[in-house]
Amino acid sequence: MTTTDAPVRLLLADDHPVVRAGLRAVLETEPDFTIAADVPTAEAAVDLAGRLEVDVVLMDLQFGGRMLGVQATAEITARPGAPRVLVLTTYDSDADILAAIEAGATGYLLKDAPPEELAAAVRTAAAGKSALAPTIALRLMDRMRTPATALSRRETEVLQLVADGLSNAKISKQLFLSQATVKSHLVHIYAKLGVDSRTSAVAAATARGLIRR
Amino acid sequence: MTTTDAPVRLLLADDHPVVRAGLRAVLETEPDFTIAADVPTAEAAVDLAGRLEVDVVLMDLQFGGRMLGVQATAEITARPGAPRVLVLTTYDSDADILAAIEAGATGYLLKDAPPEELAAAVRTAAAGKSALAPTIALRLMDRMRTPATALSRRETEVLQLVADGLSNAKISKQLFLSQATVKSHLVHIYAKLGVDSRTSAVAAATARGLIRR
DNA sequence: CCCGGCATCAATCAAAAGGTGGAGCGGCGG
DNA sequence: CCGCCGCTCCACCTTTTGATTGATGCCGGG
Repeated sequence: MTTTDAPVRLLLADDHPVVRAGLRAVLETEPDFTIAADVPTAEAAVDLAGRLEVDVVLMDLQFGGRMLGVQATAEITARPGAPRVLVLTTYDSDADILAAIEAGATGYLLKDAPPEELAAAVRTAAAGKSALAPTIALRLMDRMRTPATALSRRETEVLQLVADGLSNAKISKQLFLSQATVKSHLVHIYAKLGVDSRTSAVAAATARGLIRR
Repeated sequence: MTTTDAPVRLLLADDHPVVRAGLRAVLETEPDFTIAADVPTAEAAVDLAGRLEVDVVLMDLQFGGRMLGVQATAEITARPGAPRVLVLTTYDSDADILAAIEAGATGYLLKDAPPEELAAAVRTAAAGKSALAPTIALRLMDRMRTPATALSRRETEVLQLVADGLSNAKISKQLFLSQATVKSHLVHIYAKLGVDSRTSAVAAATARGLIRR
């Protein structure tokens, strides 16, 4: 589709004008990069990613407080001949990283990355290879190595509702479970996180980026 | 000290290279702005704010995950003939805003602000007037108007520890209180937030930006 | 094919948290 | 000066949560 030596065509998607300007400034200095467009919404990113011929989309995860980046990533990568999507966000939460990768992201970077790292990641992504920030890579390794810290899908789901302030009764109704099951999940969650109460579980999980907040 | 029509000299302090580049790009287009320097740490900001002759410091609150911006702001504004400090951050939490203002910040902006708003705020700050983002101003008004949502200092303190996952027993020890007092505070907190459990209190307070994280 | 992890549910007891009502003290402003 | 509010504490009772033990069905890998 695109030869490796041709300029890399970029689409920037971030709701912060300052960040878009910053990315432009940082990436425009690279002679082999061309910035096709920058957009402030996830919808515009999905739209332009299809209509413009771009190689890499730099995608933020949060748009105006909402987490629309993941859906946008999924929609973009679902199409045939889709560009690579490089997720660029402020937070390094396990949940976000996994979600982004599952949605088809080629890489995951943090916004505090130095310009060189950013440019390198874009080139890596353009070449179709996976680009993970060192911090992220470490976290994933950690997660693999100690599966104890990794909560199961269902457990994460329950814990998220706990973090939202729901009681066991409410959670059981919301998930169509018995309270016994909710309690059971919580026992396992506490064991994995090394805590003994719902509030400390939420605190620990938030600190480790296991749940959203 | 500085005549009002002279160029406004700026110092940018933010740990994200991309944001610094973005701010440069956005503010350099204003003919009456001069960017004296940009720094990636709070320490450097304090240092240069004293040695360079700048009019306004654009200060981030988070530096590498730490909240050093408030201290830096306090140190800068404490000196005689200090420049104005304009806090520019991602989050709009009540606690952060109040802390920044108490530390002597002249204004408080969100990073998702459009460039014009940013430039306007810088001019306002340079003129010595207070510059608050509309969202922030609204929040503060709200806080004033409905003191019900405003937690007292002590209540906020207790709730923060709850959010950190501590039990009532731990909280009472940490704050040198009886458990009765902690419970009493919690009852008031629940009433003010319209909730009935610690987890939902944390959720509500986090959503309203009453507590950190 | 069988084991282990995941998800589901039950029963019971102990502990923590929440609800209610009351009370004393110190500061600040009308 | 007095009342209000924030902060502190007590006692009693109810509800929720946590701890323990145990059981069932499903699914996927060795």
